[in-house]
Amino acid sequence: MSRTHTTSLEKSLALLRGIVADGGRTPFNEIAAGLDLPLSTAYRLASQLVDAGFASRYGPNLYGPGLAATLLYSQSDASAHITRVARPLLKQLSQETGLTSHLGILESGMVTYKIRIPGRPPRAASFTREGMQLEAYCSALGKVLLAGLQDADLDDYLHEGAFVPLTPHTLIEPASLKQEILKTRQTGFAIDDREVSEDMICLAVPVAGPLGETVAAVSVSMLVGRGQNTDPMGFHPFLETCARTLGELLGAPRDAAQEADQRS
Amino acid sequence: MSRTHTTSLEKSLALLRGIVADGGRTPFNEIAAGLDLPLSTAYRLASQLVDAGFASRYGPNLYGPGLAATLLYSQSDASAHITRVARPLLKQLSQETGLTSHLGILESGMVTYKIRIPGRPPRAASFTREGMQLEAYCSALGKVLLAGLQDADLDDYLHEGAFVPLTPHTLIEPASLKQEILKTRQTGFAIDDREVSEDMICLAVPVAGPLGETVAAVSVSMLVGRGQNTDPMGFHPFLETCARTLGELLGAPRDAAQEADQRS
DNA sequence: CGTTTTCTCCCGTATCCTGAGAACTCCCAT
DNA sequence: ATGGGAGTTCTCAGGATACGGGAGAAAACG
Repeated sequence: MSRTHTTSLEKSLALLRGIVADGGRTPFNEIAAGLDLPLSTAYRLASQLVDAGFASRYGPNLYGPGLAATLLYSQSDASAHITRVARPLLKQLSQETGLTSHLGILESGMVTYKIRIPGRPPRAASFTREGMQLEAYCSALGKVLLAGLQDADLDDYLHEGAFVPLTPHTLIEPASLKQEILKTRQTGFAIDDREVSEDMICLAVPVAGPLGETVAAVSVSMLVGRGQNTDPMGFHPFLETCARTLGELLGAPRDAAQEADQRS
Repeated sequence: MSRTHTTSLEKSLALLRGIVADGGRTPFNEIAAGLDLPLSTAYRLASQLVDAGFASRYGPNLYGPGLAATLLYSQSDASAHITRVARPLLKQLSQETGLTSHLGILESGMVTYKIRIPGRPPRAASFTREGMQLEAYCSALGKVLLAGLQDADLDDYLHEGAFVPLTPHTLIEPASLKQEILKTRQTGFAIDDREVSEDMICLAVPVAGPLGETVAAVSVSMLVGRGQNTDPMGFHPFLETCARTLGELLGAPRDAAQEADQRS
C-alpha cells in the first residue's frame, strides 16, 4: 500500500492530481495527509506548482486548478486521444472475430460512434457510420455507457427521456431500462438483442479510464437471419481482452475489471 | 537568459508544457533542445510524466497530452477562475473611478459579460447584466477581444458576420472594423463612442493570460448627456493598472504589456 | 487580545537527481 | 546481408538539491 520509493516528480504530480481533482474543494491538509506528505514538503511542492501555473491558490488551506494548465489542456480532446489509441485494437478485434466492431462514447446523452471497423465479409447494409450519433437507451454500447454514469446523472437521463421503440424488442420503460442497466453494472457487459435493428445483435463492454471510470465502450455486432440463433457470448472473451488492453493503454488502474464503482 | 538554478520540478513542468502545448505536434527532441535539457534527462522525465498520466506517447520522437490530465482539467473552467480572481479588482476599479466596470470574455464570437460592477451613483438604466452576451463588433470590450484573436480567426469573424448598426455611430463596414481592430492592437485599448448605446462611452483594455495571450478584457463605461464631452482617456491609467494586476495574478509574463503578439 | 491554525523559513543530512556515455533496437539505404 | 543513423533505455558515480523536523511568523478565529 505505502509506496515508499516514490520520486519527487511522482509526489508532485500526485499532489497536483489531488489539488485539481475536484476543482479545489478538498482542503489542502487533507490532500497532503492522504499522500503521506509532510506539510512542509507539500507546501513547498504546491508553491512550485503555482509558480508554474499548474495550480492556483484559492484561499487559506485551499488550492485549485491553475489557469495556465487549464488553458493548456482545454485544447486537447479526450475522445480524439481514445480514438487514436483504440483503432488498431479494434482492427485486431474484427480480425479475430470476423464481426463488425464499434467504439462509442457518451456525449450529452447520445452515443457517438467514434470507430467502426467492418466485419468479414463486409455486410452491405450496416447503418452505422463513424461520427454518427444514436440514442443511448437502445444499443448495447449505450447501455454500457449509461451504466458508467453516476446514479444521479443516470436518473436524470431516465426521467427526461422520451424513449421511442425502434423495433418490437426495444426497451422503452424507464423502470425496465434501469433494471437492465443495473444488471449491466454487475455483469460488466450489455447485450442488444434486436433492439435497434431487427436483424442485429450486439455485445458491448466498458473501457476504463485513468480513474477506473467508464470513458468509452466497445462492441461487436452480428447480423442474425431468421432461425439461426447465434450466441454472442462466445465473443465475450475477445471483447473483454480488447477493452482491458485499451484501458491499460489509457492508464486505467490494474484492478479496474468490469466493476462499476458508484459513489454517492 | 540561462536560468541555471532551475529545480527538477520546474524542468519537468516546463517539459510538460512543451509537450502539451500544441497537442503533440512538436518533435520531442526540439522541445528538449529548447529547454536545454540533455536528451537522456528529458526522456527520463517524460517517461515519468507518462506514468503519471499527464503526458502520453504518441509515436517516435513524439509525445502529447495525457488522458488523465485532460480529463482532470476538462472539469475546470478557465472563465470561472478568471472571474473569481478579477472581481475584487474590478470592485476597486469602480471605487477609484466611480464608473461602471465590466469584465468580458469571448465565447464563440460573442462577448460574455462575466462581471459587472455598478458605478457611483448607480445609474438606473444600465442595460448590461452578468452573464449576458452581446455582439463583439460594437463594444469596446468586443473590439479588444477581437484584437486578441489570431489573424485567421479574426478574418473569419469579419467575413461571416452580419453587422447590424445599433446606433448611428456603430461601425458596420468589415474594412473599417478591421482598421479599428488593428489600431487597437497597437495602442492597447479600444473605445466605444456611442456605438452600442446613444448615451454611453466605454474604454476597454485586454487582460493577458499565462502565455501573454488575451484571455479577457476589462472596461469602464460612462454615460454622456448632450453636450458634455468627457474624455475617457483620463481613466486609462486606472484601467491599465487593474488589467495588469489581474494579468499578473493569472500568471501573465512580466513583459506582457499592451502588446499583441500575432503569429502566422 | 489570547489562542489556534495556517504557512514559511532554516539547515544539516542523506537522498535522488543528474547527464555522459555505452548499449540496444529499429529502420532505411546501400 | 551490412552498415549507418536516429531514437530510446540503462548504468553509474559524484554531487547538487530535495527532504522534512522544528521554530516561529503571520493570519484567522473567538
